[in-house]
Amino acid sequence: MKHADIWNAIDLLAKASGLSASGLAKKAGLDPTTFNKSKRTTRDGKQRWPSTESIAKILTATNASLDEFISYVEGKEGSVPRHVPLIGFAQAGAAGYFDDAGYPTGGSWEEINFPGMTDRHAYALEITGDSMDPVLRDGDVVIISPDAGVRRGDRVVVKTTAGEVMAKTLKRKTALSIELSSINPAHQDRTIPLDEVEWISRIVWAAQ
Amino acid sequence: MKHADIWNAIDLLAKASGLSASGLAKKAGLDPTTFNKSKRTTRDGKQRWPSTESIAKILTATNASLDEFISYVEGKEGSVPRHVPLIGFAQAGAAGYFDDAGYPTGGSWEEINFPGMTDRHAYALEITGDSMDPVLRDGDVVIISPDAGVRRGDRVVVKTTAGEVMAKTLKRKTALSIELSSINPAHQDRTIPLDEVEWISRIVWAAQ
DNA sequence: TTCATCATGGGAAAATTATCTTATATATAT
DNA sequence: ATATATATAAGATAATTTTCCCATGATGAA
Repeated sequence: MKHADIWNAIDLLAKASGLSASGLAKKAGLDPTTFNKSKRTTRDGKQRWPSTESIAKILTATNASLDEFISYVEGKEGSVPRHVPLIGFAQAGAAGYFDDAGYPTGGSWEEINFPGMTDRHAYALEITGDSMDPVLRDGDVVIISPDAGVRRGDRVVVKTTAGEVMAKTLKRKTALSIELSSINPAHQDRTIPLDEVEWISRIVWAAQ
Repeated sequence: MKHADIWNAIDLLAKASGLSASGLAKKAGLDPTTFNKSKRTTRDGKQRWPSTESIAKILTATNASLDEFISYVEGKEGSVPRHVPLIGFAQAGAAGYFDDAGYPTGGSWEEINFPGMTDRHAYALEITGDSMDPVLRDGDVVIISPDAGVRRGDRVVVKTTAGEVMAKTLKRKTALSIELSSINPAHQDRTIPLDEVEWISRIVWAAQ
């Protein structure tokens, strides 16, 4: 977060609200000169920052979300959407859900949090081998969530105490061992004693 | 954005970095008393806000992204990580890449932008039917990127002018038609004339 | 044109925040 | 136990930001 980014974000927010910088300040109950360009640096060139309280006030005044403001701070253009509209196949077939360009119109759709996971420990893993082909192909990237619980039928990544790492489907989990199956019939199923399992994590997303 | 939210976010950021409030201030080059609880309100009960500049400094010091801080402000413990560490299978097997809790240690890893896409038009679609089983099972959610180009071998969603929507693998694309194949052998391949294709979009991620 | 309104630069006063200082409590190491 | 470092409260001072005031230029209405 740099000095210029913040001031630029204030300008963008003002513009998005159809206001000038001074109009925005006034609407927020601040002095209209607060955001003057002449107030953004001191006469000797030092940076001046708007106060956090002033930012809070302009967000309230414009009814803008903090996320919106942050997207302005970050330059807006390349920011990844945090949530995407969710639609069913049946709806996708109906008219009225896509605009002329083929993009979803949203609005009438439910929205889901993009990855549907809130796991700060998530990481990506590049698949090697073809034991899960065609579900996971060599070179595919998967997102692993160590915090997600594993259930039967989940695609998982397992690391053994011997250091072996594998992506499989969890077939069964007993008190003593886990049974893993491969999608690819050329690979045999495996049963691993629990005390040889260093960790087992669920694959939550896979690049296609 | 309320007064308490901001201060709470600072506490959470400090905690996430394994620091106290004063430790965080010190690390950011600020006076260690800057974030004292006794500095959060004046003696007569008025609210005091940390300066934007101080916030910028603690973000730099902790290497935290603005998004991370905002997620603390909003009280959402786990906002969506925008980038995750990327690791290969070979590395995953080696020691030193995971901490005692089984979480990736990062640092020595490459990071990828989480979805690997910056497509504002992306949306989610819930799969119906078993034509792509076991790759995409009934009820799975996939992320569609209308802006991504489609190549042979990609998993795609196609909508025909007749209103039919289907998820398939793109087998061939000629000047006149597209050939789509199903993973599930119980379903036949289809060839659709291009003028009956309303749109074709690539599936970029699939929930597992 | 003339008048009113708004946007904005510049300077000084008022308000707010960071820093400096002192003091107390707690934890850790020797 | 003693010494050291850290965390934090509280008050005074320094630094920074907002406000207030005035002036200029641009825009739009009568």
